[in-house]
Formats: sequence, C-alpha cells, structure tokens
Amino acid sequence: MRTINPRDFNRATRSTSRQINRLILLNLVREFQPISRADLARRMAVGRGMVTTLVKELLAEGAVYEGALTDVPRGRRPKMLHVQTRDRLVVAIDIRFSRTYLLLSDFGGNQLALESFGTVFDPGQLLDELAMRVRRLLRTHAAGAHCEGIGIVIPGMVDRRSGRVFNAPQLGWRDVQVRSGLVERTGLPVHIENSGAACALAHLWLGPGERRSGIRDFVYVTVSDGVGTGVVVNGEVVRGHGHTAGEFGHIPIGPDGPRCLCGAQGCLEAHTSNLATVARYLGYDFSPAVARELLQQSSVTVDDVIRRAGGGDERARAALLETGRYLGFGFSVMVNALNPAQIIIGGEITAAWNLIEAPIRAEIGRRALTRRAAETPVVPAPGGGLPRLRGAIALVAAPAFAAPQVG
Amino acid sequence: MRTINPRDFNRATRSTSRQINRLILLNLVREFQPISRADLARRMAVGRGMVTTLVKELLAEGAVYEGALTDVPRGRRPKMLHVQTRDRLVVAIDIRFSRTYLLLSDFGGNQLALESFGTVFDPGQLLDELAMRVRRLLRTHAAGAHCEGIGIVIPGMVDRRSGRVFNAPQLGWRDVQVRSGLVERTGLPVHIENSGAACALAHLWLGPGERRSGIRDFVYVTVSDGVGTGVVVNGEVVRGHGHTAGEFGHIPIGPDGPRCLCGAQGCLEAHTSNLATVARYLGYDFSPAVARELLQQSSVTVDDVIRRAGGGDERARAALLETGRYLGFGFSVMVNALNPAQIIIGGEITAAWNLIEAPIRAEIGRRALTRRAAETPVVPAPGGGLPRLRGAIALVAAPAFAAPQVG
DNA sequence: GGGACTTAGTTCGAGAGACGAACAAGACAG
DNA sequence: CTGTCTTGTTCGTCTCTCGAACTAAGTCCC
Repeated sequence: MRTINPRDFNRATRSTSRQINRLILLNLVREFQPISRADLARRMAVGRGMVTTLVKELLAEGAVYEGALTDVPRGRRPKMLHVQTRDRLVVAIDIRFSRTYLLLSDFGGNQLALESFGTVFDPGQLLDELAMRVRRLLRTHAAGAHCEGIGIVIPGMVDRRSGRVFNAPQLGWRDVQVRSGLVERTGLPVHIENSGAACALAHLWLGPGERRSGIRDFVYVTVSDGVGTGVVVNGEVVRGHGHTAGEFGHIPIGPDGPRCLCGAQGCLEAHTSNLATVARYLGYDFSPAVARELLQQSSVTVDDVIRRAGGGDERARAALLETGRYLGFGFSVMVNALNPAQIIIGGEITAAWNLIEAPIRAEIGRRALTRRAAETPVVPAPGGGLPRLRGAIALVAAPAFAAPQVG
Repeated sequence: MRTINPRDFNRATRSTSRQINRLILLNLVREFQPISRADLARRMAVGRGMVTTLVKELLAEGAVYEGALTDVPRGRRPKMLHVQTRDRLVVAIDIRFSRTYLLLSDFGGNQLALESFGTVFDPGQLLDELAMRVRRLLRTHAAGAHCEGIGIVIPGMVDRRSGRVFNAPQLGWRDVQVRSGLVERTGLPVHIENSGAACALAHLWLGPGERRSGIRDFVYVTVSDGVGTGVVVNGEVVRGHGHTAGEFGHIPIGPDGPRCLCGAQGCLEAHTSNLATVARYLGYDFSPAVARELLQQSSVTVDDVIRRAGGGDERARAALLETGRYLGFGFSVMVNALNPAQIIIGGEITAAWNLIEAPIRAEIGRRALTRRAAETPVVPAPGGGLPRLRGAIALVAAPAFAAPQVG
C-alpha cells in the first residue's frame, strides 16, 4: 500500500495500459522462455489477439525474438519466443581502492571480456581511461551488437538520480559528477550505484527465476577490507533519505570497542572485516593505524588465516570463530530490525563457512524474537563470482524489465 | 524500481487507466481541498473534460462533495470540491495489556466517541464484547452515516493479509483469527495491524499534507512499558518476511547487558523502556523479575521520575540522561542502517524532551557516517495523542487513497 | 449598459487500445 | 479427404483519453 504524492505523480495516459501489459508480457517471456503466444495469453488471461500485437511491437524493437517451432501433442505447432540478450551489451565497471575492473557482458549476464587496471584517483584521468577502454572493448568485441549502457559501482555514497558521488573515502572523492562526465566521453547511458546496493540489485534482478521470485526482503553482506551491505525491502533496494542507507557495516556492536576507520567506535566492520580478522589473528587490537599498516604491508591475508585454520592452527580457528560470533551479532540486528527472508554473505570469509556458520547461527538464535526469525537462512553468496560487476550489469539491465511507476 | 512477479501480477485492463487517474484526482482533492475542477485539470495536466467525468463519478459514489462557489479576480466563479469525510465512519480499536480502547471516528480522523474497558484475555469473549460495543457505538452515534470498517491494532505479530495474530505475548495469544471472527459478528470489513506499524501508518497517511508529502523514509519509536517501532521505507511500511520486522526495540546494545523480557540480553528495550528508566532511578539492575515487580506494584512511574527531575532530583535527572544516551545509541543504528528522513519518538518520555534531546543528538552525531546523517531530525510525536488509535483509523482509511498496484 | 475579454465547466468527435468473435494456418486421426 | 484441435491473425465493438468547440458566468472598459 503506497501513497500517491500529490505534488509528484505519474498520470495514466492513453498508452499507459499498453506499457504496463507490454512489460508484463516481457517479464513473462523472460521467466518462462521459451514460451508460445498462446501460453502467454493464457498466463495473462487475455485474448490471443492482444498478445499478437504486443509481441509484434517487441519483435520490432528487438526486445524478443522468435525461436523454433515446438512439438505439441495436438494442433498447430507454436512458435516459441525468447528475450533478446545476446545482441544487447552492457559495460560493467567496478571501481575499487586497488584496481578498477571492466566487464563487457550481454543482457543475460554472460561475460564477453574482462580487464582491469590500477585505479587512478584523479576523477578526470580515471574517466578518460575508462572511456578509452570502453571504446576499445566495444570496438574489439561488439561485432555490430548494440551497447545499452554503462553500469558503474563505487565504494561510497552515491546519488543514483543525479549521477553524483557524494563521498567515497576509499577513493578520496567528494562531490564528483561521474555520470555526465562519462556520458560526454562515450555517448552511452550511464548508471552509477553504491557497490553494496548493487550486489543486492544483482541478486534481485539477475540469476535464476526461482531465486528471484517471491523473495522481497533480504540483506546482502559483503565482507572484504570493509563490510558493505545492500538492503532490499518490499522488493526495492533501500537507499535512504540521504543516500546512505544500508550501512550495517557501521552499526555499533557495543558502546565501547575498537575504533573504526569511519571514526566511530565499536562498528561491526571494526570487528568483522578481513582486516579485523587478520589483526585478531596476529594478536593486535584493531585500530585505524593497524588497519592501514595491514593494508600496506600485508604479510598475512584472510585467505592465509583461513588456510591455516584448515591446517589446524588453533589461533586462526579462534580468530575466525570470533569473527563469526560478531557477524552473527550484527545479523541479529538485521533480523530483528527488518526480518529478512534471508541474509546473503559474500567475500573471502565464506571460504571458512564451515567454521563461521555455527557461531553465526547461535548468535542469531540467541537474539531473534520468534522461532521463525531465529531460523532466518544465512547463505553464502551463490557462485558465479564478481558480484559487484553483476550489480553493475543489473543497473543497466533492470530498468528494461522494471514495473512502470504509476500513481 | 520494482520487479514484476511473473507468477502474481496485475494486468492493465480497459478500466485501469481510469482507476489510476481517479485515484490521483481523489488524492489531489484531499491534499489541496477546496479545489476547483479547472485547478485539478491544470495540476493533472489534462483537459477539463476528463476532470468533469471523473468528478461526476466520484460525486455519485460519495467520495467527494461540491462546496461553495469562490470569488476569483476574473471569469466565472469555480465550484469547490472537498473529500467526503464526515459521512464515512471508522471504528478504531486498540487492544492493550491493561485496557482496550474503542474510538468512533470519521475518515478525517475527527473523534466522535471514545470508550474503554478492561481487556479480556479470552479471544472469543473479547470479540463478543467488541462486537457488542461496536454495534452500540454505531447505533448511538452514527446517525445514518456509513461505517467503512473496523481497524484493530494489537501489541504483537500480525499477518495483515490473513487477519491472524501470530503471537501476542502481552495478551497470551498465539495463532488467533481476529478478522474473520469480528467480520462474522459485525458484518463490517476488519483490518488488523501491529501497533508499532500502525503508528507509522498513521504518520504516513493522516495528518497535514506538508508533513506527509516527500517523507518516504522514517522510523516511529514508541517508548512505553516496552519499546515499539514502526519503520517506513520507500513510502511503505516494512513488515518483513515473517511479519516481525521493525522490532528495533530488541536490537542488542552490546554483547552483555540486562536481560530483557523477550529472553535475550542487552536489548534496547531493556535499557530504555519506562520500566528500565524507573528501575535505573530506583537503583535496581533491570531484569524480567524487576520489570514484573514494577508493573504490579508501581509505586513510582516514569511520569514521577520526570517530575522529580524537573524539581531538581539529581538521581532522576541522571536516570533520564542515561535513558537518552541509550536511545541515541539505538537511533544511531537506525540512522546507519536505514538513513531515515526523520525519527519520531512518542510515549511518556517525551515529556522530558529538554533533558533527553542532548544525549540523543550527541550519540547520533558520534556514530553517523555523514554530516547529513548526523543531523537526522529526531522529533517528539506530533500532538493529537492516541497514536495507536489513529493508526487503526489509517488502517481503514488509507486503502481508499492508496495507489493501485500494477505490474 | 453593452460588448470585449476571462475563466469555469460541459459536450462531442477522433484516436488509441482492450477485448471478444470469427477466421486462417497447421497438425493429426480416422 | 474430413473432422477435430490448437496456434496465430484480423476485425469490429466498446471504453477511455484527449483536444476542440461550446456554454455559463463573471469582470473590465468604453
């Protein structure tokens, strides 16, 4: 049940009904492809005539294509429909502290080409480099196919509407216009988003239909050098009033505790990030100074800690168990606050899933209000890797399938 | 940007466009009443002809009515339109541990009659009593006006769709079908909701337009014997996957801390409820046993503590300041997790606003990630009182104005 | 006071699109 | 070849948007 904002609404025009039905039809094709016109008519509960005209439009636009005829027990053989993914390309860009990744992909998420380079921190220079690489990617790999846009994910606060980066501490950016800069350089539509939100977006929009359908509330947690989270509520990504929602990484775990890189004390991130785990293993108290030291001269990584724990190193095991306990503590806040259908956890730490699962579950169980909430599934991020880049793809692909906003 | 669920969608039919535009028009009248047809046409950017036909329909249904002519500097004088609220009644019911309240109100939230009785814990008996009182209220006060339905708010987990109460520990209810029971007894449409969510709903749907418009993300916190919260994200109330979302009262404030009535340790509620404040003032460590004792033989209430703090009692001041500090701590979690446009706080504690505001602000400021987030407004609940009953009214009134779901 | 001008509200015709019925195109059994 | 069944297209009808013409009711100016 949503309000109609009387100062900013979308009125229905002559073509609104058609737009709605066209999008529903497109989504049905996407979900049930290959599918015949007659089947679509049955699923939509409309006459086959309407399906004919709608499909004709979608065919003309290249949104769907006709496949082979299928064998049926009786009657005329139907011509099956599919959504067009191969000829519609997306350039996904993931800007991180150490490196920047570019992925050329089609609408279905199939990877065509992946490359990376050391991140340049000057925005203008970085955009120049990106534009050059985008052009090169399209020249060499996109044989005639159309590029629908560029999706960029950034570790920081982003205004999706205006295309500006408010604040990205890792990159040292403040109030940087990314979108218009890249639009000017490439002439392509550009979408930007925070990397945590983008991971959630990818989970919501890409991947198999069974996973997508039905789940309207979840939290996607990425544990790496920091702890990023993307929150989906009522089937929509939560961005918040000032574009800083979903920062569960910086909820306090207690009034005291280690000082976090963000300046506050006792943040979840300061207890559970890869750096925090490594610091714990090495016997240091976590602090911004320790974190910076670990980042620069990283003799030991989390991967090392996980390997050693597997090899029987008791101190490594203890450090990981402690990380699991704190993660569970943070997850219990999510469970009580949002009651998500599931919590998805990604990052290197999932390699130690057999170790951390138990303390996570125990902590949630201890603090959840109902039995059902206590059993909230916590699942390692489904495979395929590159969740951030998948999020960048979703940024471009999702609007083509999203429900129109009316009212 | 929301997904279309290919297994459960709303197709556009011939009448969909009209339904959408009718609702927009109704909302415009609600927001800007009194308003003329010509003004409506300008605001909707349609011809006056369409407004004429839509208004004719709404007049016939009794959703709006024509008022007086207005003076204008030039031209024909317009006939002003208003939404019909006086002839459309709602019975709002608030079931609480100690007493149950019934309010007869119109669609505009104007109170016509208020009564209460000691809560009966047997669901069947309570429904009988309620049905009797609803009938009596309508007989004596509703002179011919139509009752649009009954709204019930309950301190517990509720499934709004099925009308069931999953679990209401205060009432000792588990899996109680409230809606169908009351529908059978009264023949009226019945809506039920958790009381925290209902308070948020009232804030979202009732009250002056300036407050409503634009604010799509907020948290409504009620501090009484417990701490209840209603969360609104993207303009919709958050219910969660298992109907237990919005329980910020039971997020942990630290790994240790006082045991809460819910069974967990260190919940926000165990630090900041009225009972916790009183216990702190009296020098007790909070525990379920202490809470029950305070509930039964309450020699001192929060109101007393606030009065004494006002009178110069240093221990009372200290207890309230501490409560404020913990509240701020809890609010900082909301700010980082959801980045709401504002946090609304209700309950007796707001009488000590001059005391608790500073520690609340300080704690949020210390932990928020951005300056804007640090300045998230925390406002005492706007007057009018009876937020729960207003929520019950909103349960019935809101659907009449809600945007239709398409896609 | 009467015409010119303005604004509000209604009526009407054209065009877009949902919707249902009829029809053409395959496929198969007898 | 004929009857039956299913898919896909075409076409007329009905609903609804949308703009233009028209009526109603004011003010302003000469």
